[in-house]
Amino acid sequence: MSASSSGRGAPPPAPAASPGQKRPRGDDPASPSNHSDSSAPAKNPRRAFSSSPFADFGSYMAAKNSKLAAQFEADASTSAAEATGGVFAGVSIFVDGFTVPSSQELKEIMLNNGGRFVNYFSRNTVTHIICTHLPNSKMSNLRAFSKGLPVVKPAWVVDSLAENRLLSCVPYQISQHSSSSRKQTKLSAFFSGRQYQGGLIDQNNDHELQSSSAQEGSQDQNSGCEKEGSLFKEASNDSPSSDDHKALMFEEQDSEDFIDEDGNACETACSERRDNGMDCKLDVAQSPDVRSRCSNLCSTSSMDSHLSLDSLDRTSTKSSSRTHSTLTDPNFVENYFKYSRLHFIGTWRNRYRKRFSNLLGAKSSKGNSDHSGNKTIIHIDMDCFFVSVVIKNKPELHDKPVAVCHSDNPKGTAEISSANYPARNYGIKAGMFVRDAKARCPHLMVVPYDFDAYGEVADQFYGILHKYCSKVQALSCDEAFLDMTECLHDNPEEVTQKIRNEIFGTTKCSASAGIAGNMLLARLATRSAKPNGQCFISSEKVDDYLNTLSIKALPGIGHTVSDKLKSKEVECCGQLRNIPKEALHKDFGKKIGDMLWNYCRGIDHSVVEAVQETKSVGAEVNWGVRFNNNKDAENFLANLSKEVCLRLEGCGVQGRTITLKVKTRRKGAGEPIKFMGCGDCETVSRSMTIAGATDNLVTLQRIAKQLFASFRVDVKEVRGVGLKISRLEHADLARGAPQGNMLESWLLSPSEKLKKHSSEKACLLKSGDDAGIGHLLPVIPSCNFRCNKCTLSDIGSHYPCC
DNA sequence: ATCCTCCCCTAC
DNA sequence: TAAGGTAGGGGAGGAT
Ligand SMILES: Nc1ccn([C@H]2C[C@H](O)[C@@H](COP(=O)(O)OP(=O)(O)OP(=O)(O)O)O2)c(=O)n1
Ligand SMILES: [Mg+2]
Ligand SMILES: [Mg+2]
Repeated sequence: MSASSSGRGAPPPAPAASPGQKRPRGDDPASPSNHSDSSAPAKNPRRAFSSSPFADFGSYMAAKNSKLAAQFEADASTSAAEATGGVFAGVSIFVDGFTVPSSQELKEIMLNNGGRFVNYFSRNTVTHIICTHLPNSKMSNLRAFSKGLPVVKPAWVVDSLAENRLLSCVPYQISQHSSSSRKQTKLSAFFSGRQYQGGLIDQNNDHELQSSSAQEGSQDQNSGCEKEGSLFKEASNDSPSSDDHKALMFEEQDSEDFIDEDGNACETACSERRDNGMDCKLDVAQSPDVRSRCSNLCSTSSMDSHLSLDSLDRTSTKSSSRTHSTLTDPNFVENYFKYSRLHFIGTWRNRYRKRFSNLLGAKSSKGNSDHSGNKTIIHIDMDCFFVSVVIKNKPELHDKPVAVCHSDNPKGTAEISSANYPARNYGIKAGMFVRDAKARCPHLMVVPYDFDAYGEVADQFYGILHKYCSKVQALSCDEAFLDMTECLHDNPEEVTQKIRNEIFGTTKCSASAGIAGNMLLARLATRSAKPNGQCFISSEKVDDYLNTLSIKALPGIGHTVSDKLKSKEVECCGQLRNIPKEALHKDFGKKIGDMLWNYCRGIDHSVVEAVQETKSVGAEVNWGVRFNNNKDAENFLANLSKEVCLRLEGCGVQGRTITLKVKTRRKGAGEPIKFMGCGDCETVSRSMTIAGATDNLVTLQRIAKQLFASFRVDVKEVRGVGLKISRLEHADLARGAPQGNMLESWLLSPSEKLKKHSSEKACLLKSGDDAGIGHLLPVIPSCNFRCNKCTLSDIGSHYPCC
């Protein structure tokens, strides 16, 4: 209502019930009432927000009804010959990318000779993946999903047919070139194995997909689960490992194995959760920096090299796989980040700064001034970004429920990263466990991540935005604010339409936009506009628009504030307006109180800023963290320190305050519901401030170790560790010239590298207004200062920084 | 008053 | 199996 929306009919305001969200704290959902977080409240007296354990997830859970055993089955084409058994009896192929013979021809061969041909990859239905050449990016993805399945050249099919017998696919398998790349792995750490490499080839265009019909029906998810479960198991044992070299990738793996988790745990978890549906934490993001870094450290050449070709080893190794935890992987930290979506989105801004540094004038101090008058702000956000990018060349999937996730195990606890709009109709949301998503929609198509492609599309997206507006504030890889006040010549809605058209034309992914007089309203308008629409909220319509809008829809209001207000019978902005400012101050503090008071009236004085000062740099891991002894913990801390050190260097900054955060299993909490998750934890943090800014590895390691020791926690109970550096200063000012910037930036992508670029740092520090570097403290070599200034006095007899 | 540490909350 | 990160804003309460 109140707002005009055009584009593709956007469901007006209505916030839409939001089912799944994750609980930030309270963690493992387990039981709403009992155990779990009981301790929280009493413990910390100073906290404005009381954590009410499980707000109202139950209600949404109630909505969870669907279920049904749906047989995936769906998109496979089977031949009549199958029963009779032809050359390819028992073989089910998935063709990836451009091949010779073509995918269509391969399909015919399969169907005419007893085999199966599937249009969409699934570990459960595919026995062989056929492709001629894989871009690196694809490789990593395939690896994630091929789990043990052989990746074979099409010649295998042709030759088998010629000989009229099924040949061993071994000689036809594609594998990573060993020698050279294998060596690099050591460096590895940084290398993710992916790189920008030209566009994906992709595509099988067949539309067949007979598919999925199923929709509601009986339930019995058990049978469904069992079935898939068993198939999965069979295909999986080998997972990581076998495909590790089969499908390429380097990684050296170490031995050992371990822990194994049992399916039981999973079942249990299943039943446990039931009530709240959501789980623990919140979500978001990923990161490539690792990869970029490595690209800087290693020659890129090594990367592609190789993949190609034929097999080599394969026979050997195989032990690898094993669960990835700190206990089994000495390079856990480095490897972990390569696959983390939250790391990708969390570090994306640094990459953006690097790439667009030339367009980000240093602090546009001017321009912001006056015109408090009428402004025109556009907020623009890609629709279901991760999904859209992955399926941009698969139009057949656009109207089917699709989600991005590391796993499609219907019993798994992998998290959904993004779900497209058809999938959202089933209540599927980012952050939800894949098993819950599958329970709601058994025919949900799960596709793997393609971080390189996200980076490419994000770059195109921002490239376009910068063409239309000089004041662009990046919020994330798929979202930005534009202050069009001074760069507008046409009607704002027309310009917006043009921008969106260009984005779609260039990326084949749709974006939605909101246009309004301030950032708050523009952002709200975008929500109304989605998907693939735009919405303008004129000042006259603001009141009506907000009146019935749920307070939860306001940015900055999460479940905690929302619950607290709800307990006061305030659920929509109209009701919030009735609360006097003083009361809000009392309940939420000055700033937050003001924010609430302003936002529910559509007031927002914030300004679009192209650059924001970097205040801290850190890294943390709360998944797969398990230690048997102190040595494990110290090794992990050393690696984490290394990671942080590289990031500081990449940003060109050093810092004086080092903060270590540790999560430990909460007393009484059992194994986490999420596989290798941190579960219900207590978190403690402690910091130390030193006299001179540092980015020195040894110093960081030493301080991290001492801070850790000061907690005196039982290392066996540690479930997460984070290290963050703040009170930053420019590094090059701190010490002499940047030592050969070989590390120049762990965040520079290979393609950027080619463009050569200047050596701008990605992190921006204030430094006066312009050039005001005079105020920075002189830098003292990290090992020379006396620590009369260290904060932690009880930490040990001598200062770690000395 | 202002700064600092140790949280908590939020968004992507 | 699975990859629950990152960073900024802000509040409480203590130190200065
Ligand atoms: N809990 C989350 C939230 C987001 N993301 C990632 C995947 C998203 O595609 C991307 C952008 O986040 P958005 O909030 O913009 O969500 P989408 O773009 O997926 O959907 P929408 O159409 O609502 O913007 O960040 C994630 O991995 N996990
Ligand atoms: Mg989006
Ligand atoms: Mg977004």
